[in-house]
Amino acid sequence: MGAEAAVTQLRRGAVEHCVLALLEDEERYGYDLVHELTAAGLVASEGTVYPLLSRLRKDDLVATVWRDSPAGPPRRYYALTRPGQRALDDFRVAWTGFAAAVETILHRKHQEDR
Amino acid sequence: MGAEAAVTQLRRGAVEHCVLALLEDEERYGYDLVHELTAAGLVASEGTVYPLLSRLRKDDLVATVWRDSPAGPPRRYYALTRPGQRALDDFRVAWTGFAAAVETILHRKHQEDR
DNA sequence: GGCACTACCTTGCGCCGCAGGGTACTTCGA
DNA sequence: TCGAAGTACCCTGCGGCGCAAGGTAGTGCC
Repeated sequence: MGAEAAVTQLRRGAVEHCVLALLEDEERYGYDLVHELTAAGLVASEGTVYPLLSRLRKDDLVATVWRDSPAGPPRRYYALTRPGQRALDDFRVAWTGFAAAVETILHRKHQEDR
Repeated sequence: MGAEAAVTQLRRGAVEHCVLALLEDEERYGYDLVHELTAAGLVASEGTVYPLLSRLRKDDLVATVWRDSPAGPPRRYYALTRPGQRALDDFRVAWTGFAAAVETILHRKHQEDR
């Protein structure tokens, strides 16, 4: 697995909660999220985001409403629910522990130093 | 996906390179790696590690030798190869970028603060 | 009319962690 | 002597998700 492929695998499980984090302050629509996540390097295509949003909706972590766009097709807006907020809070804790574990191993001092 | 399940997904792609990092200074054997990775919370069972080690060997990122154990069955020791070291170096860079992206989104300031 | 952009969505593939199960050797106490 | 516990290696099947690729419409401009 190359470093690129490894990052693809890392995204699993992270993207989902990053979406929740993006919805923490304001409702947003899918196409907008696609652009932001792509720019951040967290997804590679729409094919990741839309199925993910469907899952979040099915699990009641987000709620949706259709709104007309000033120009173009209508947009489906997503907003964080109470359970969604809880899931996000839990993940922040889990992420911190995970990232710390990886970094401890990745940057551990070489024992023979000095 | 709960926070636990999310971490399970996060491990994909990270565990592999953590193994390479553990081999950076010294050769080690599988059972030993299983214990260390389990203690670090990076794997949940042997069923993750042994197939992973086989993949690394197939891709020439590690080289192996059998050595007798002072007590018990013989051990297969794994050592980092040149390509393995390169893969590890690449991953450290990739990880840094990925972790930064996640943390930027996860802990971004709430715009309406103040 | 045709092209580009916006905005939604689906299907199939491939990959990997995990649970669970299996083999075999050594040691040690009953 | 026999069996349990520990060491050490391994495999198979399942499930879940990111991705590539492709599909459907509505809007606006030339």
